[in-house]
Amino acid sequence: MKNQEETWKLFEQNPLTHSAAHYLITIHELLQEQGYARLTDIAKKLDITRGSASISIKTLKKKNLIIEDHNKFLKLSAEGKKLATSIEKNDQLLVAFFKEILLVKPEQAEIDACKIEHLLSPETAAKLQQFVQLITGNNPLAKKFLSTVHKQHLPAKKPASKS
Amino acid sequence: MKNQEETWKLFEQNPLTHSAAHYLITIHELLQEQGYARLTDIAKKLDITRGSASISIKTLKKKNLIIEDHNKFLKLSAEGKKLATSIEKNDQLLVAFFKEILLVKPEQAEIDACKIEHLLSPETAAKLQQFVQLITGNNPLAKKFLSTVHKQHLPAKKPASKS
DNA sequence: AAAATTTGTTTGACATAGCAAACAAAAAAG
DNA sequence: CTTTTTTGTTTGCTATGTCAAACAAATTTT
Repeated sequence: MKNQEETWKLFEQNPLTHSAAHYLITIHELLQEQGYARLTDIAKKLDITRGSASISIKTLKKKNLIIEDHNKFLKLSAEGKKLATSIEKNDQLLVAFFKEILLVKPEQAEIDACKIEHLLSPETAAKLQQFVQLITGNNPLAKKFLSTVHKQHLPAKKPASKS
Repeated sequence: MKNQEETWKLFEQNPLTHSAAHYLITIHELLQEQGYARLTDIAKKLDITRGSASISIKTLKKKNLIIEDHNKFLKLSAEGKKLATSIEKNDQLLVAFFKEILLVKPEQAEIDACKIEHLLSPETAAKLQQFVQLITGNNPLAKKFLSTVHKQHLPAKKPASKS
């Protein structure tokens, strides 16, 4: 009884909000894609106004997740990079699980993964990773089992009974 | 490219926020436990002030998810009930998956499930459900596979080599 | 060099979601 | 039938996260 009624508040204690997570990921991607990330690039990629970006980035700088250059170029702190990387990994992991194992439609798999990626605890992420690796690996038992899963997942059309 | 940069905004379009979801679930539980749900009962269960509850419940009434009695007793609308039920199911499903299949520690499994439960799409939830049912069911192949999973998941202690 | 554009900040607004504190009305206790 | 307690609302505050619009500074075009 205590459990459910206390657990729910931990949502707010998450290390990052969905919004903050995407600022970090976007900077990470921009740095890889073009070597630098300015406020305007981020705003464009996230499809928000520069004003919104300015304010959000200010707080992420205060929290030491983003660092600003002498020329207003933005980088991730060690902590920021760690968080961005782990969320990106979670996203890939979830997409793989949803698409390849559950056979969720690609579009939907990505939407769900995106909503959840920043909320997975390290423990759960690690264990899901092991699970996905095993079930999609070369283990013959895993292969057989996965094919059974996929057979039952695709039964939509029953072959027109005995009409 | 377009994909990631547009998907992230769908978080806000989710049918319910985490907070709203827990108001609905709490009312649902109170109705089952004691047959009625007053604002104070909800505030107590969620461990928030009556003032906060009053304001949040007002907006949930406007959204037609909560209905108020002539005596200020609260009920769920059809829509509210549907949402509460589906989130509760998602929670149980996720807890089962995390605990029984991934062997995540119970405490953590519940925290993760609680953060995610309102974000799973119906498609993904349905497919996860089928998957969990199959893998924890009586199918011998599933049993064998699950035991393989659990063997690799518990390798922490290697039996003190040949000391 | 002047004009135009781009970049980043600030301001005022709105929505969600919480708090504390003051208050009114209803219910329970004396 | 008063007094006390409980219940629910309102008010003023905080914080996040978005917008539009106005603006200053820097960069680019012409």
